[in-house]
Amino acid sequence: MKFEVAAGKIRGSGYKATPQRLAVLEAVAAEQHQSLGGIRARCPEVGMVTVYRALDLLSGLGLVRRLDLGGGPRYELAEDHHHHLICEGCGDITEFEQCPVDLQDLPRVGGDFEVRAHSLEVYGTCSACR
Amino acid sequence: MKFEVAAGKIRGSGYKATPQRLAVLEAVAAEQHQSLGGIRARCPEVGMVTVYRALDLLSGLGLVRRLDLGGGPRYELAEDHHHHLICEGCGDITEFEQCPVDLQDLPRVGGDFEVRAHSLEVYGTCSACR
DNA sequence: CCTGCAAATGAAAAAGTTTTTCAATTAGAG
DNA sequence: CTCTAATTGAAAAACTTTTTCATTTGCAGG
Repeated sequence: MKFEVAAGKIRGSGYKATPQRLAVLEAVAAEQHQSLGGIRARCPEVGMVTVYRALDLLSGLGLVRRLDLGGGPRYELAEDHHHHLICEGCGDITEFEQCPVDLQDLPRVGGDFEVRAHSLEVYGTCSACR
Repeated sequence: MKFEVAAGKIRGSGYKATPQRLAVLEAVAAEQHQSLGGIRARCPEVGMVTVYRALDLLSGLGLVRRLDLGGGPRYELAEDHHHHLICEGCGDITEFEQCPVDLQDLPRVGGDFEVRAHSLEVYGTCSACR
């Protein structure tokens, strides 16, 4: 997604597309599973308070997704749909695109629960750690 | 799992099965998706530092699993295998036992990555919130 | 292109969480 | 029962996140 599109979404929802917000979005996009530290490093000019608020807003708008993979929060662009393979030895995180989840047959799904998204994390040990 | 079995596992791994550790384990077992606050409430006699250390140990031994469902860490007994349906409206978390994940065909699985566990969270809206 | 103002920002402080330190206590092997 | 290494708890330190409030700014409307 181009930043102009994102800026449009922000404005379209009644918020201001400030340089700080766009800088945070860019920082999230710059690296997979971006950490707060990584964002801070790429936006030294944006105050930490604003980073927190921007991430809240961008998550609320569905532009950014917050990940909880252990070891503090991480963020990624919401447009990416993929899952995570997490090595418990070295902490390395890799992604895979192929989605091995089939929600069709779940009891409440299609019934009283409307699914918007899902996240899957697979934990184990990579070859280097074995 | 009975607590004697858990105590045995702790001792068998070279740690001491202290009353504090068993109290924390019991507190985790007492409620689904137990929070730190919930543990604290059920173990007022155990210092918070010890709670943190006990949870680290129990997770390391595979007796307890840490969940990151947003809104702070949660803990559950590792023996339960189930997934979570999270309503983004009211924050309500329900579980389902049926596992809609099939890891067989994943690229690295069976190859260089050895799977130990996985976790799946499904986000959406419950009927009450719609 | 200006103007005005509600929304947004940043610095500081407050609140909350997790880790470290260290002296005192204790589980459990022998 | 004794002894010792492991564990605990209180206090303090370190870190993270939220709140507050005065100042600044994006942008809608003229």
